[in-house]
Amino acid sequence: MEKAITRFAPSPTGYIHIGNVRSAIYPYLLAKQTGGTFILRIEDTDQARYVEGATDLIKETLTWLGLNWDEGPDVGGPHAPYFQTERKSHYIEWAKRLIAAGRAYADPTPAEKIDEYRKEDTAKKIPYLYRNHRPEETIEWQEGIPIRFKTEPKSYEWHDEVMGDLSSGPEVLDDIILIKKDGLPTYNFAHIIDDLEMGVTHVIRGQEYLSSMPNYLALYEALGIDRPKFVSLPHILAPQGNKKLSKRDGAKSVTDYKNDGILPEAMLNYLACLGWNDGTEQEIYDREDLLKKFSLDRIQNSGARFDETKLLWMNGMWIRKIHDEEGIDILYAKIAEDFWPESAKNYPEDYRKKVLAIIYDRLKSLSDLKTYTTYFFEEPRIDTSLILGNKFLKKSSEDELQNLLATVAERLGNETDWSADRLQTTLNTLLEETGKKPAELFSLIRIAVSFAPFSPALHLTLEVLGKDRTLARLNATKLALESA
RNA sequence: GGUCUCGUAGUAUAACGGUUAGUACAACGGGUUUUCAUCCCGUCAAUGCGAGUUCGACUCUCGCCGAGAUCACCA
Repeated sequence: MEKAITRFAPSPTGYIHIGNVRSAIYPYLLAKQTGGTFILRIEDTDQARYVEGATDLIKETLTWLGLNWDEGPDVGGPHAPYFQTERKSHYIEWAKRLIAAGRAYADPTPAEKIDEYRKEDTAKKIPYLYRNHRPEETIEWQEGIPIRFKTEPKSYEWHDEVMGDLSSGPEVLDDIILIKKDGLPTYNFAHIIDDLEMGVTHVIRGQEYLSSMPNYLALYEALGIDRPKFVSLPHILAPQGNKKLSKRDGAKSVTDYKNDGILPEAMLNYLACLGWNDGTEQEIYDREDLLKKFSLDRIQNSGARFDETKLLWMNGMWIRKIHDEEGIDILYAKIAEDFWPESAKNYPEDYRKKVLAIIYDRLKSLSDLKTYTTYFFEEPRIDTSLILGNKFLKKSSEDELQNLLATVAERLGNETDWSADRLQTTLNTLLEETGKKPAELFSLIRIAVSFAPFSPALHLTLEVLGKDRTLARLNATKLALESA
């Protein structure tokens, strides 16, 4: 396959949200699977909207997802610089060439006058097109004056790798601004120049640019350069309504999900498959799989809704997959300290791994760890109502429960081999001796040692908790029942 | 309003013009010696509407309806 040179070109105006990170994932996949180049370019030409630190946020997001760029900030590359503000002279240069060729002009028309034109046309109910108000006299260009494209109204046809064959009429072509008053280029102009100079083969971006395509095509033509391939990605829709997901509607940043306990593997998997599939029934893809199977022609051409529930399901799948395939150490290493309960920091890694090993298969998010494992690290608050109100235990009297706890404590106290297997056997023996149903006896023990809404299989929980703590908690619970 | 795009269950999607319209998430029910989860089994649920082409249409054509995007010295 031909080597693809692709780019992700965000503007540093804030965080990257899940609605637009796919325009980083797909270019990455395409570049990597063809042995090409993935470029990160920062489009910082809008100084008014520039947000300090946004570039770091962008880099952090890509790095977290493992979308490493071959050219761009930090790593450099043959087409440096990768910040548009540092490429200013390139755009001016090309704009001047267009002026020389009679395909662009300096336009000193003040903003108020332009507003007037717009209002006039609107009043007349005709489409507002600046080319109908093009100044008759041409002036010499100098800093501080915008440069506009001098368009030639005509029809265009083009191919989009996702949308298929597209066309448009002359009515959408206009004299768009190339260079702004501040001397910096507009997106419309800058991206074309940069893509050209950087050798970009596939322009992959959101569908919202579709309506600007004819103007871009006119520009390619006027500049006398070949068109790259166009790949328009459908929108990701907000959970409610049919709107495109945007920050205004509260789209979360990709890194918010990181803090919520989503693994990057799951995020990449979910996002890549939102609006793309390989035609099989496969749901779980790792990076290698995606690189192997991704193809532009199977990108969906209608919008897809972002579904947090499915993401969470997929995250659970990934937590188990990593444990099962790579082992507890690898899984453990992926869990940041913040996800553990506060009190866990007093415990050695070894112990925490044991806890993780018996709890991992019920985590949907790493942030579940806090609520699921606290009782392994600190003494639970005894709440006898959890026992007395339990649906399996409420028919037993308090005396009976106390006796039961005493029996269990005595039996387990005699235990010399505190292993899960042995505990399982002992628990079974207790079942026979007391004549209780598992639901009753095990619920009682489970609650008495954890006071948690749920916990792993009892014998495993007890093993990790250890003999001393198990006995202490059983006795404490028994005493609490007595005084209740 | 102009222009462009899209339309399969609640959601994400599959189906050379030929199946009983498949799969996954969710929901609901059941099973695996407690709970939660995993795992397994099952239930519910879809081709926007109307014509046309065809022996046969989710698939091709047209019209309608619905939804979205865009019309900046923002990207």
